[in-house]
Amino acid sequence: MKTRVPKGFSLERAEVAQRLLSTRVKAYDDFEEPIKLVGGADVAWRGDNAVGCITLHEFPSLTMVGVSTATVKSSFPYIPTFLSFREVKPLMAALEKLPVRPTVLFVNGQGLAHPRRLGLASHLGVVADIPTIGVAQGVLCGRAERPLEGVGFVELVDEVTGEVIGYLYRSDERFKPICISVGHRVSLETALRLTMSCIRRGIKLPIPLHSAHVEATKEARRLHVD
DNA sequence: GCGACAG
DNA sequence: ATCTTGTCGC
Repeated sequence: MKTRVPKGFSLERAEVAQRLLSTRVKAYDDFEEPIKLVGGADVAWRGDNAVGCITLHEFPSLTMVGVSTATVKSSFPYIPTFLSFREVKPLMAALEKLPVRPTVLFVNGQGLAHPRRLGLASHLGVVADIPTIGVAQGVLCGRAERPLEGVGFVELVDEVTGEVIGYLYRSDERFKPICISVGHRVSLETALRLTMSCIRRGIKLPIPLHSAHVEATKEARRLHVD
């Protein structure tokens, strides 16, 4: 059975909610230093079941020291710009199972680089009140300040307001650039710097996200098919 | 109307 | 996202 928009749910009102929640995003550094623990958050699917996963890694070694997964029934379909309504629940559930929280959490998706400034990373960061950085494998909105050639980064600019909403970053010629943006309680510069320090040779995503994806997928495959 | 569109 | 093995290339 396909997951549909809940009865009585209005996308127009959801947009209003996104703009409202977005006003609570803190785009400046507000976390304990020095950073000793970072985390990765991702969701894998198995039919209508969502597996939220959070991994914990020592920083700066990035050694994985913990994993938490939580499986919940899908309650919302995938609709571009409304991804958080589908994935915040499983991630919150996985977060609540952790004995300790990471100082900063990388989230698979956009942060402020979203039409109404509330991508999954920002939504999760605000409701869980945890510092987050959004790292997506593609752009949802905005355009590169200038073409990104080879390795490096360029600013992602909102075509309407002209504001810098993130960075496109490529660590290896073979990869398509990743999109980095502020999630919550982290400045854009810190988001870029921290993401770069968690990148390892041959792997496109920062290690915490790479690991969270592997662990979430592993757990999802253990579930029975619907 | 047409194309784009995180996961 | 997910269904899926090998294969081409740096």
